[in-house]
Amino acid sequence: MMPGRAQRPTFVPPTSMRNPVRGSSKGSIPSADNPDFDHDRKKKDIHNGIERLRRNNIKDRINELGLLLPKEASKEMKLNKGTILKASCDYIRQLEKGQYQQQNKLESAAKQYADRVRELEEILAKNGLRAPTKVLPPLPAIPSASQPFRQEIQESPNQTPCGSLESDCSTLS
Amino acid sequence: MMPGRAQRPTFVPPTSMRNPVRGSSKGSIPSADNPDFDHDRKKKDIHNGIERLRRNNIKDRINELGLLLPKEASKEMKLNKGTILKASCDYIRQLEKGQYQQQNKLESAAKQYADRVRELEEILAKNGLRAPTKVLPPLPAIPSASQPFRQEIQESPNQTPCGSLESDCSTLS
DNA sequence: CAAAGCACATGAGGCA
DNA sequence: TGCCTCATGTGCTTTG
Repeated sequence: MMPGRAQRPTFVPPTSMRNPVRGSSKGSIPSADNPDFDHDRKKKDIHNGIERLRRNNIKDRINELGLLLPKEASKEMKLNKGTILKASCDYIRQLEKGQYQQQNKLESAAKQYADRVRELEEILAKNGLRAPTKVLPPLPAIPSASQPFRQEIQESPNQTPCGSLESDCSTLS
Repeated sequence: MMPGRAQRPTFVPPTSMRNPVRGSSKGSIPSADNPDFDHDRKKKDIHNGIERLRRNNIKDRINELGLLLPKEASKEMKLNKGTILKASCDYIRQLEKGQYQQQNKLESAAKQYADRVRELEEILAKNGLRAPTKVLPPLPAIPSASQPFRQEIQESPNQTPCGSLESDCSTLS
């Protein structure tokens, strides 16, 4: 399965480009020496190139998502755009849920341990004993899970995993 | 900004459907009573409908991702398909990173506190003292952050957030 | 061959 | 007006 293409299709210009202006409603008459026709054709080609860039970006992002998925999950399904996107939604939900609930669990556990430490230290102090002081990581420094975990989204500056993006548009302008 | 559409465009059949077979290289000759032409036309329509379903699914998934993003982050950018996908990649990376590193921090902190509790209890015991017993959450039960956090991905059985999916394909078959 | 996925060109439409 | 995003129809390719 996976009936799509395996790699970037390296832009083989389809029918309309070799045989321009197929009965379109707009555009000028395809005459041999018609400046309007050439102009429209160039404009369309530019538009097509930009549109292709846009599509490639979307495609690359989706593949990036697919790469980001848990490997076990991505092994056992056909990775097309649809399944990648669905799995990504599920994965984000799972990560968010896990983040909050596990962190809450850990946090309450740590708090109980901290309380226990203080309780024991009090008992020791009451009996005139002193335990060797020990530095413990301050508990409030632990990021609270009860607050929604946010942080500036790291900038991954327009990375384009597949390199043949501009080269595909080399026929542009 | 955001030059896209706001809602599902309710499928207004564009030029080619009202004016079928515009100088295509394939397909039969558009004659009045050509069974091949009708057959090809129906086949194409079916393909178009299915393709439309597929695209709607992809679109809905991307919008779902956009809904899943941290709201502050999604407020301050134009939500295109491209930006939604990019932000989703970043968000997943952020969630994963936060998950592991914060969980590791919490885990080591909890371990130190647990050690401290045992240390204090030992000192008490050596001096013939006993602290009131207190049940503490077992530390090994806390999921280890050093192991990659995995869990069966919850099934969100083919939910389609936007309802007008089949209705768009009502002209099918 | 049928089914499904994908990239493409193209026109519509919004926003600066 | 020009730029950008989008949805659509269509042909091509791969898988079963």
